[in-house]
Amino acid sequence: MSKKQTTIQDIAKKLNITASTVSRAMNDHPKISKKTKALVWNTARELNYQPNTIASNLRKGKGNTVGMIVPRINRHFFSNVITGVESVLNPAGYNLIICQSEENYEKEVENVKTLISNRVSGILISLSIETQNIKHLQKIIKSHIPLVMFDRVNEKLNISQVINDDEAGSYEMAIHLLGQGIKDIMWMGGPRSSSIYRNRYNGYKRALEEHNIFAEEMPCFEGSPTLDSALNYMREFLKSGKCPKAIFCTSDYMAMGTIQALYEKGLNVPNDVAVTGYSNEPFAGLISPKLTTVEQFSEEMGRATARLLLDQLLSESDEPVPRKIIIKPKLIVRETTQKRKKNNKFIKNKQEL
Amino acid sequence: MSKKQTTIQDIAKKLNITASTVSRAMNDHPKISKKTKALVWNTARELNYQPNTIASNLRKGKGNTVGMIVPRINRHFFSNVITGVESVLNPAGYNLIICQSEENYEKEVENVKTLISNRVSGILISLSIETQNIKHLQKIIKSHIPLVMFDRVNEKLNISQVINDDEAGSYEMAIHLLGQGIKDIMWMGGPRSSSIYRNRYNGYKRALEEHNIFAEEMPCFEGSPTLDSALNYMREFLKSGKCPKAIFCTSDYMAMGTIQALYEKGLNVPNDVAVTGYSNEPFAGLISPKLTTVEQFSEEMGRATARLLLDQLLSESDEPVPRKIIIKPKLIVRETTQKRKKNNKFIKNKQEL
DNA sequence: GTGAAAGCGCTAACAG
DNA sequence: CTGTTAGCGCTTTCAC
Repeated sequence: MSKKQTTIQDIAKKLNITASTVSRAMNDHPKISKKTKALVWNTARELNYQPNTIASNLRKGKGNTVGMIVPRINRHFFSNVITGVESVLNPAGYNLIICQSEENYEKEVENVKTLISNRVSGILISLSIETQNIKHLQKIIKSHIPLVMFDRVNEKLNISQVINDDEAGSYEMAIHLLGQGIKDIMWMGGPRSSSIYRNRYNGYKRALEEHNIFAEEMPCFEGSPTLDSALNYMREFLKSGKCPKAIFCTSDYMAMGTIQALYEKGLNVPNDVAVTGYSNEPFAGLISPKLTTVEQFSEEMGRATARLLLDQLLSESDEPVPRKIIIKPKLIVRETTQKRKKNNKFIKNKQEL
Repeated sequence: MSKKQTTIQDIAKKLNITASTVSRAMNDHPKISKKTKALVWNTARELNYQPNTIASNLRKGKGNTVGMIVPRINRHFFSNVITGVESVLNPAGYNLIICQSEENYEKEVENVKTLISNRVSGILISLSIETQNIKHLQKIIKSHIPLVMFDRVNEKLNISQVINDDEAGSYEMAIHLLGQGIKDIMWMGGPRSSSIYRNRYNGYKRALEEHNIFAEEMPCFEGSPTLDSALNYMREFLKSGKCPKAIFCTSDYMAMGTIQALYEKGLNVPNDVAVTGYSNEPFAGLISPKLTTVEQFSEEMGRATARLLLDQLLSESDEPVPRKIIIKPKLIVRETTQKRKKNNKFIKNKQEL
């Protein structure tokens, strides 16, 4: 048993025909006789032949893998986008190479380099929070590799992209809060250097301004969108003794940290303070009280992103028209933003302490 | 601007040297003069040259990608394993092609085929729940592609693997429950055709038997480890009017479904019924009451799996000694399995209704 | 219908 | 130090 894989040469030799014939037979070429094909297929099975896609691609000058760069794979949002992407790309015959930037600009640049070197047929990217400089993206374009951005995009770059209407999602959330009669809404968001957080802030600001409230005058924290970051900040913040009537968190994890800090101070959610999340993480509907948040349709975003790429992959033109798809998010009002009254449905479903 | 990527030929031509020299210069070969190297590197940058790893690999007869097959990427457990794998493989110069079997045997076989065809240097796999037949795995071995199984393994196959000590984790959990004075512990598990659920059942059984209780006599549900599956079953089950004092769920999601069904019946967790999870999903510590569960150290599992593969990749021998790494899980006792008393610490941290 | 020959982009003997 | 040559495994004209 040799260490090497069988090649079409091996099959050819065994059958006393040429490699070209074997190649054609394997690809079910019409001009090969049924007999030869059967012969080839049989010995292929016999010798445990596996076509070498790599060699084939090299020869044909095209590939079957697509590269995808995400900040982190173990974020529910991104792993769902990936699922959506694969559901479109796999049936079309493409494999995914997934890279994680870990929210780090240098890593992202590195990822781009490896993907180009691996001659992927296309690249899908959601930018790291750090990313400002987009030379690496321009390099992709210069290399004529179709590129589609999703979720966290760079707005200066005129290429296909799929984004959530974060401005609208955030606006609706703020309107919902204002509709509860709340006038002081603290902002607790991710860094506005990133498009998504900037847009969410803008939506919040717009809603407030429509009610003659100025976002700039609200308490505001901007930091890493994690539980700990929110928890630490809020612990400090609450020492001052005052607390807004609502806290608008741009991530469900920040909401969790915020809620925890509030509990530690003996404050009740939602009766003392309303808290929102964003993203609808799996736990949002499982915790108590259930978290009001925004559903982003991540899998749909993945499918849309993949479809935009496929369009480019299949189109002959080298300069495809950039398309922009905006996915409407959906406000999910649950318990953390609605004051409870005795005997309502919400209380009935809860266990007593 | 041409559509093709620049090659070493282009650089060679421009500098009036040969491709081999360029190749050597690019690889920082010691016998190339500093001057030539500088020349090559500069024109490389100038022409926006990106090495073609594919061609290089074909020539060298080895690759830099590793294939990984998981049931689902958007499961916290698996996406964490992937993170662990990448943290070891990327620094070693490997990329990951990730495939999802979606718990489907045929898809898994398909995945194996594409990975072999893409000449990956190694394959990491966690079997789908359906997988019984292992011909496709034997094909990998026959193709001399290093293979490492993790988490859901096939015990008949004597190859390297990384597993959790599910038997022990489950045993400890059952002992914990028994220690609370509970004697009727319902089993709510995933299908025992899968190694992990089989082992968990065995641990539970052993613990019970040590207390002269027979697992066979306990109520038992075996089904898809999802929230809905547990919810639907429990709704039916509870119609009978009787309910065990504890329910041992082998997944945090099943626990959520179970708890929901219990609430619907007006039963309190943990005071009426203790409920366990398994896996320590991110929400386990966030819900109320907090879920007692088992931490699996998924990222560590990923790292260990990747290391086993690297060993084989780096070792010269074609028949490496199969190694088996067993990761000890950790019981995390939280609130769903401990009866509450007035004024204990646990209550203090809770908000009042 | 099938074979011969060339080449995708790169590397590695073997020369010199 | 650098050039020559051959070839990784496959496809694809161009022949016959």
